[in-house]
Order: sequence, then C-alpha cells, then structure tokens
Amino acid sequence: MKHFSFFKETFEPGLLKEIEKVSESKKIKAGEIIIDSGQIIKHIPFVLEGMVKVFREDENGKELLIYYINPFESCALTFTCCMQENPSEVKASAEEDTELLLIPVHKLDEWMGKYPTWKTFVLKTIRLRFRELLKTIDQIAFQNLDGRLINYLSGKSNSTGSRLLNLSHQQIADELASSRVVISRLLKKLENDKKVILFRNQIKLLKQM
DNA sequence: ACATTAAGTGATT
DNA sequence: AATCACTTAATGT
Repeated sequence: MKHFSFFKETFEPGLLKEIEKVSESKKIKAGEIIIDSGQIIKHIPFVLEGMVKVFREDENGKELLIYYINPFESCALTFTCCMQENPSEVKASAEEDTELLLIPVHKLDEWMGKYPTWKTFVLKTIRLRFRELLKTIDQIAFQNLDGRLINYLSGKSNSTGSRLLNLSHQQIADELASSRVVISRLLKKLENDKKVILFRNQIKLLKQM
C-alpha cells in the first residue's frame, strides 16, 4: 500500500490489514466530478494525492465552496450521511489530479466498534470540519465577505505552502458565491492596507493575516 | 495588429 | 453587496 508510514501511525495493524483487503485505489483527473449531489455514496473516499473540492451548487450553477480535502484526509460529510444510505447533499470534484482510496461504506459502521483508532480518526475529521463549518456560518451570518476572503486566501496559502496564489478574481468570486467586481474591490482594499500585492492571475500575500 | 480575457471604476439599486 | 456599463491593461494568435 502506498504512503504506508502514515497509515501505520494512524491505524492499528488489524485495521490496516482490513483496509488493504477491502479498499481499492482510483485515479481521478483534475476537474473530474467525483460525487454529484443526489447521488448515493457507496465508498468512503480517502485522499492519497492531490486535492478534492467539496461544494454546493444551486439551480443556476452557482457554487459555494464547503471545504477542500487534502492528502491523508477523508470526507467528514461522507461519514455523516452514508451510514443510512442518504444521498449526497454536495458535489465533489478533483481540484488537481488525485488518487483516492475507496472503502465500502458498510465498513464504517463495522469498524467503529471494532477498531478504536478508526473511531478516533472518524470523530476527529468530523470535529475538525464541523468547527470550520461553524466559522464560515458565522461569517456568512454576519455578512463579512471581507473576513471570509481573508480566510479563504490564508487557507489557500496554507494548503499550497506558498504565499503566491495563482487565482483570478473570478475564480475566487465563484468559490465564495460572490461576484468578480466585489472581490476585485475587496482585494484592492487589502492591497492598500499592504496585506497583499495583486498581479494578473496572481495574488501575493504579505505577512500573517 | 487584433481578439480575448482579467481587472479597475463610477453609478445605481 | 450586487449588478450594469464601460474602461484599461495584459496576453494570446
């Protein structure tokens, strides 16, 4: 199995063996849809490489970013909705070329009681995402697009490990369900405050935000 | 040189 | 904060 050291540290040996037995890995090309909303989820996705974007989409095709799944993470929403074969409430697509480890959902329940390390892992990813979600709910409720943008940018910077982000204003607007003009103006403000430098298709973050 | 796309701006709702 | 209409600047062919 790939990336063995991570698994060895996270899961106990018995569980490891079972994962190896029932999981299959799958390569996804950048941009490909992994789960559409309404679809029944049959596998728990586990990201080995690349990045998965989880988002909501309304009737007009306008999207709102929920979160990204990075390597060695799994999907909190899957854990919460798949146990009762509920359809997905969100769409997911590969942000980059991505490799997934797929685990059949019925194992989730079984392993919860059987393997403490599995339970810990599941609860931890749910807890972390939930906290993050609450934060964005706060921000939307208080209508601070300003703060949401800063949050978005520093999040991007963390996950790419770079201060220099390759993003157009339009892309940002799409992900935050806003409009290009508004994002441009907010970014301009940030630039005046010396928090960021703007280029075409690129944004450079200055210091900690 | 021209077309296309990204970003900036003022006015209006 | 969003939308419109328009300008300016950068990039591709």
